[in-house]
Amino acid sequence: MKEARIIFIAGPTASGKSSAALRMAEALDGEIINADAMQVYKDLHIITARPSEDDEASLPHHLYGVLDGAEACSAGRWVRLAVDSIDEINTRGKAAILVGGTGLYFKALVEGLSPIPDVPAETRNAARARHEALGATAFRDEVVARDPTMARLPEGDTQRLLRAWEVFEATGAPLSFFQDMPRDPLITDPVTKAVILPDRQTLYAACNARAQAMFSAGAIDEVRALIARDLDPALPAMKALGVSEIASLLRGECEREEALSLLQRNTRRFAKRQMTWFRHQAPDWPKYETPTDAITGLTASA
RNA sequence: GCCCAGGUAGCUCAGUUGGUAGAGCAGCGGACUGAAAAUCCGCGUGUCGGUGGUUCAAAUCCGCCCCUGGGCA
Repeated sequence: MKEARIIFIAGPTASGKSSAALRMAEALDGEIINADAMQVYKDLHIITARPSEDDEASLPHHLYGVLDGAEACSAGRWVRLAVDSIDEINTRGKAAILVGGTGLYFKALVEGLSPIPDVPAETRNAARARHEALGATAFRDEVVARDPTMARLPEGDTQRLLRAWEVFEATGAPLSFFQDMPRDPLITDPVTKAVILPDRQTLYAACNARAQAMFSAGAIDEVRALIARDLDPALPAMKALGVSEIASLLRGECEREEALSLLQRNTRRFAKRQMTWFRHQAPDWPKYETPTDAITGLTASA
């Protein structure tokens, strides 16, 4: 009999998925892989609620804090790292337990990504400059002229419009051309999945408590150090929840209590977006209300 | 007990001379193909404290009752 070798545990922030992953890993003699877009940066530890040093030392943890904040991760980059980690772990005969809240990363792993060539950083910067120069409306017009499919994007959706522009610029072909091509899944082995979707009130209370705990645990110092690096504000690491809230506190624009309640609110909103994502974009994943239920379900099907 | 001031959305409040109500915050729903903790799109969610009355029509005017502040006793 073949044991389950790949397990996915997803869920919104503060749903208890990290501890569930740890327990699964202990039970199955497995190793943990991070599937969270922000926990990959070594500059962000407290603020992303990464597992404690003790937890990370108790058994192998992969892709936590592996990139410098000055680097930009992406779904494509993460997927490559994740596939390598899974192979390595499975080769050792261990179970790979992927845990995180970034739905897109899981999806990219399972369904694959369209075969789009890498876009050079200069082109990405050019896209931003072009957007700045033309203004939102004209920029969108330009994108739509090159790729009519992108007419579905509102002019406010800067991020996707930039992506469409830069891909055309770099390859000469519309983004939709690539997106219409078949995608190859990056993992073909069976996967046992679980999404933790807690009761809304419970989750929000956990979000509030977590933000509070971050403040007590030194989040302010962590953000101070990050800001001292004077990185490009457009970098992903600079967009982590807590960075802008604490930055404005450090600039003296608000009180500690205000910064905290802003972070709490933004964390709640984020959790809500994640719930929506998993509900609709991952309809076939088994859903559980608590980490304990998830463990029970995973154990039963694994 | 008496006198004021209030009871309108989850919260803080607006609501002109009567025409069954609207802002901010919070919240809710949705989208999602290499920045996804990103980037967007959409939505007022209401016994106007209760009950009688005046009126074609009451959150608005009148009576009584209840509740919450503050003051006087």
